[in-house]
Amino acid sequence: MSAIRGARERARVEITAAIKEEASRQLGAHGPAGLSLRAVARELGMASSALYRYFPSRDDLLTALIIDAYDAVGAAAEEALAAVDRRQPAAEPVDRWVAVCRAARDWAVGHPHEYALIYGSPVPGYSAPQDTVAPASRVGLALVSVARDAHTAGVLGEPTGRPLAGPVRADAGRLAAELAPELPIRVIAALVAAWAQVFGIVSFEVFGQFNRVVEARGEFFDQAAVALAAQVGLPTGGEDSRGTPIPEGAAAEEAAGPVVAGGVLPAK
Amino acid sequence: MSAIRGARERARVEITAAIKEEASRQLGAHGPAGLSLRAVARELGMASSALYRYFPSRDDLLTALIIDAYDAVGAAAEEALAAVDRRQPAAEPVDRWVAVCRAARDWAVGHPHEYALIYGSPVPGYSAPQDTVAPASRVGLALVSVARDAHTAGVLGEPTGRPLAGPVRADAGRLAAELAPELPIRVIAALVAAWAQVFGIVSFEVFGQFNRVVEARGEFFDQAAVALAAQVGLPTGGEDSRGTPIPEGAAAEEAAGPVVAGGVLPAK
DNA sequence: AAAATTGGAGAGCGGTGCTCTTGCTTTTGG
DNA sequence: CCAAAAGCAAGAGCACCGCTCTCCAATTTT
Repeated sequence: MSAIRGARERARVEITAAIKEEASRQLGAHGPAGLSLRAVARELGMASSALYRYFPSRDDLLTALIIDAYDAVGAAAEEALAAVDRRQPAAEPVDRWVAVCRAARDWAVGHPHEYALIYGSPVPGYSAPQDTVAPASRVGLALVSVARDAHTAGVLGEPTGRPLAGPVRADAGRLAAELAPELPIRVIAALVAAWAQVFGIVSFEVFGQFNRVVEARGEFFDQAAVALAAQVGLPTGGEDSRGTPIPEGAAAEEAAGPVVAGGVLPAK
Repeated sequence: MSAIRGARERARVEITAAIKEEASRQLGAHGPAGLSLRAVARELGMASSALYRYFPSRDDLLTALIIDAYDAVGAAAEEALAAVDRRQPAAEPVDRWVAVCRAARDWAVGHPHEYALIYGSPVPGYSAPQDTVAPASRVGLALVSVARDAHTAGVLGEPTGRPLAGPVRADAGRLAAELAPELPIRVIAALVAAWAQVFGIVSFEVFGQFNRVVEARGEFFDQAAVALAAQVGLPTGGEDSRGTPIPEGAAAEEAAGPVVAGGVLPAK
C-alpha cells in the first residue's frame, strides 16, 4: 500500500524494525524487566534520545512487542490448523482442536518471555490499548472455528456441565451473536472456559508451577486438551461423561489407540 | 518460639514487618515494577542503605512478599474449606470443592498485584527458591484433600477423560505416592489439570483477558469450577437433576474492571 | 569496663526513562 | 531552484533506581 515515498520513510520503517528486533532479542535474553531503551540504542549505535523519535516511551515499545507476540502465537495457531487440514483433509475435530492448542503451547514454551509478556502479569502501567484486542483474539477465534466447523459437519455434541446460570448465558449469547451465531450458547460458554483453561495449563508449565510436579508436560497437555475438547462437545471417540451420544462410529479403533490420533506431534 | 531476647531483636522483627508492610502497600499501589527500595525507606523515614540490613536485595524483599502471598491465598483456601464444613457439617464434595476454588479466586480478585506476583510472570531473574514450594502447594493440597475426603466417604466417581498416557501415568503415580496414595492415579492426574485450569480462569480474569468478553465473572467461574469438580470425579448432582444453585456469590462488587497495575501515566 | 557485634546515615557509582535544546538533513512548495 | 518546513540525531541534564562502602553510634557480649 505504501509506495516508496522516499529514502526517509524507508529508513524509518527499517529502523523501527531494527529497534523492535533488538528489543525482542534483549527481551529474550533478560526478560521484560531487563528491556532497556538505552541498551537497545547502544546496541544499535545511536543515542538513546533518538529512540524516542520512533517510540514515544518504553511502554509503547513494549506494546509493539506485545502486539507482535499476539500475532505470532495467533499465526502459529492458525497455521497449525491449516497444516493439519492440509495433511489430512478430513481430520477429526478433536485432532484439529488439539493441533491448535498444541501450537499455542509449543509457541509458548519456545518463547517464554514473549509469552510472559502477553499472558503473564500486565507489565507496565498499561491498560491494553485497543490495538491489542484483535491480535489477542486470534487463538480464541481459531478454537471457535474448530467448533464451528464441527457444528456445520453435524458432529458437534452436547457440551458437558450444568445448564448455564443466567448472567453467564447472557454473556455467552452476546459473544455468540458476535462471532458464531449458529453455535449453541452452551458451546460458546464452554469455549471461553476451555480457552482460559488451555492457557492456564500453558502458564503453569511456562512459569514453572509444574516443576517437580509434572515432568511429561507434552503428554499431560495433550491429555488436558482432549478433555477440554470433550467439554466443548467435540467428539473424542472415547467413552464420554454422561453418555454423550457419539454421532458416528468412525472411531472404533481408538479405544486402545494413541491418545491423540492423526499426526499431532509428540512432546518434542 | 523466640523469647524477648532484647530490645534489639524485638526492633528487628518489628522493622522487618514494617518494611514488608510498606512494600506490600506500594506493590498494591504501583505494581511489582513500581516497588522501590528507596521509596520504602523514604516512607519509613530511614536511609535507603539501612534497608539492606534487613533484606540483602530487592529480589529478597520480593521473595518475602511472594511467600506471604502464597501463604495468604493458601490460608484463604484452607479457611474457606473449614468454614463450609463448620457451616454445613456434611457438605457435598462439590460444594467443598467450589468453596476452595472460590476462595482462591476471591483472594486473587481482591489482591491482584500479589496474585500477579505469584501466578504471573516470574518477576526478576529469579528461580523460585525452595522456601516457596511449601506455601505454593497449599491451595493444591486443599483441592487434593477435598478429593481424598470424597474418596474415603465412598462418593468419588470416575474422572472423565481417556485413559492416561504412560508418562503422565508415571508422573501421577509419583505424586500419588507423595500426597494421597489411596486415590486412584487418574484422579491425581485430573486434580493436577484442574488445579492449573482453575488458575487459568483466575488469571484471565485478573489479567484482563476477560475484558469485553466475560462480564459475569463470578458466575462464570463457579460454572467452570463445578465442571472441573466433575472432571475430577466428584459427584455434581448430575447434569440437570437438581438445579442447586452455586453456593454463594459473595464478592460481586469488585467494580474495578482494569485490575492492571497502577497507571504510571494515563497513556496519553 | 572493654571488646565485639549490629544498625543507621551519607556519599557515591553506574544505571535507568525521559526532556530539552542544538544542529543537520531531507522533503516540500512556491 | 532555492528557501521554508519538517524530520531526525545527538548531547546535556534531571530525577530516580539498586547497590556498595565507609564511618559512627548504640547495643550486646565477654
